[in-house]
Amino acid sequence: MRAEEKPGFRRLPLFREMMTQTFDSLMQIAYSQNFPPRMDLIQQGEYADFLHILVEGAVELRATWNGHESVMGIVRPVSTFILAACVCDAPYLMSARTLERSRIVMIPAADLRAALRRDPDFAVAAMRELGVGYRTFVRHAKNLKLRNSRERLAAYILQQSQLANGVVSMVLPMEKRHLASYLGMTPENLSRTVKALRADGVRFQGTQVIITDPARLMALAATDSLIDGPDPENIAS
Amino acid sequence: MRAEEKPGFRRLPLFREMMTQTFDSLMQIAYSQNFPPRMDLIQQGEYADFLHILVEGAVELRATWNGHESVMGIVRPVSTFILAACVCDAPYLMSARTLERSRIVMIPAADLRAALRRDPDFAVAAMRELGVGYRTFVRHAKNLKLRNSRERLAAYILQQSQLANGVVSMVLPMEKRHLASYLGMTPENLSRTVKALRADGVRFQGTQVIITDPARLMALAATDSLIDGPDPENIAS
DNA sequence: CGACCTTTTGAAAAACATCAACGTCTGTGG
DNA sequence: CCACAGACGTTGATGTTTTTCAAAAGGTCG
Repeated sequence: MRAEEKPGFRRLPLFREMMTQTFDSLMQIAYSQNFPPRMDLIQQGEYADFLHILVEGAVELRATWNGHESVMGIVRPVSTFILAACVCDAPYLMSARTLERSRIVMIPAADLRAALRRDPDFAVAAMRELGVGYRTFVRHAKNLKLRNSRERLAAYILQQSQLANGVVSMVLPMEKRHLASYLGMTPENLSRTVKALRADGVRFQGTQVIITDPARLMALAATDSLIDGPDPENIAS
Repeated sequence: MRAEEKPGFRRLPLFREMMTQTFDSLMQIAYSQNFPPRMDLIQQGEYADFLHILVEGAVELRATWNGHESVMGIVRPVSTFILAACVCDAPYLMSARTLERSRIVMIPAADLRAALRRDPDFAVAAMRELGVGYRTFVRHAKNLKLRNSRERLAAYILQQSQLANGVVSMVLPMEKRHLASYLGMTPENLSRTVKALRADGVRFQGTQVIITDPARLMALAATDSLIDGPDPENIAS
């Protein structure tokens, strides 16, 4: 653990309200590590040894079944992931790998559980984190079941725009095929949908996205806070 | 609260390890209520006033968007639901309504949060419950993204069969159109898929399902513990 | 430059949704 | 007790969406 990182950690929602003693002891045990891009961190089916906290970079949560594969979520700093597997002491349902060079702090699951039992404020904060993760996946499922792929793409673009304070131009934060998988479609389908969306107020230039008609796009996406957020802070547990 | 229900509650995973004092005070505040079938309990978008515990009956979690609607989950006794909205103090992402006549215990969200902060063992148990709910939705999303509708139906039938200790004959626990929505398809599509599955080892007779060739059905569904469970206990938070 | 990967495009097939019509069942009220 | 409205379920015809397969175009990096 780098000493200079500690104050930043202390400010995270997960650690903000815990006892100083608990925090310090966890920081003593925790260690942080750098990973190169495309590094597998976790395989689905394994058991949780460490709570992961993404400090820098980006991590992709993926799931596979029967030869198929899908991107289930993207984790961005600063967020924990696989909290649920840690507290349930159950196998991971998803794999995790870095997208970019990433800095990750790891806390042994056993120590985490002990700290939770010792420090109610920490437990409450962890629950809130877990609750946000739960809600993220409810949203993901709603998105998949209630919207078609064009609507999902439109909503995604608007969501990204709003995360960046409403800019009308941005760069896709990941490869298109990963985005396609995240949105539940094939790369080919995404490519065609992108073209079709020109009529609805978006233009793509390579990896660059430009919203040419926000109102029209919003009408299509029918953005809804109960699907598209916001839930503050974390992404996946 | 009926006095004779208390011991049963005490045995629930959520309440099993909490302090007697916390338990008693919550039971003092909690009240239980009977609801008729098809009764709306919760509307998506509202704020959480009470943690709900389903003691008897069945509850359906639904989501709507832009005129579309989908069954997101089924809660069966004994389970809590909307725990996440309670701990996050955030609006419900789903609506809830009874399917059958149901008995539900309600605990004011504020008292719940106070109890969590006071009793670490309770907080840990609640976290585990929430973790199970999180994992349930990860599974739901994996199911939707990785399997097609025929595979989902096959997996559902096998899952139900296994929940009933591996029987080869059972009665569908809900209307077909609700099942269709839960599995992410239209009623018409379910109807046709049911017929198509005859070649894969299942026969339907009205609401009765008979597995005629378990091996064949399992080959189709490719049942996977990381999608189809088991995760013990609860269903939805 | 050339190997490798992503993205795009085209054509065909499969999966799925929609619309409309017709049984079937259930409970209600005449 | 029967008739009938209303809901559910099925079936058929049709249309849309999406996937699959194949090939070409574009980018990246050694």
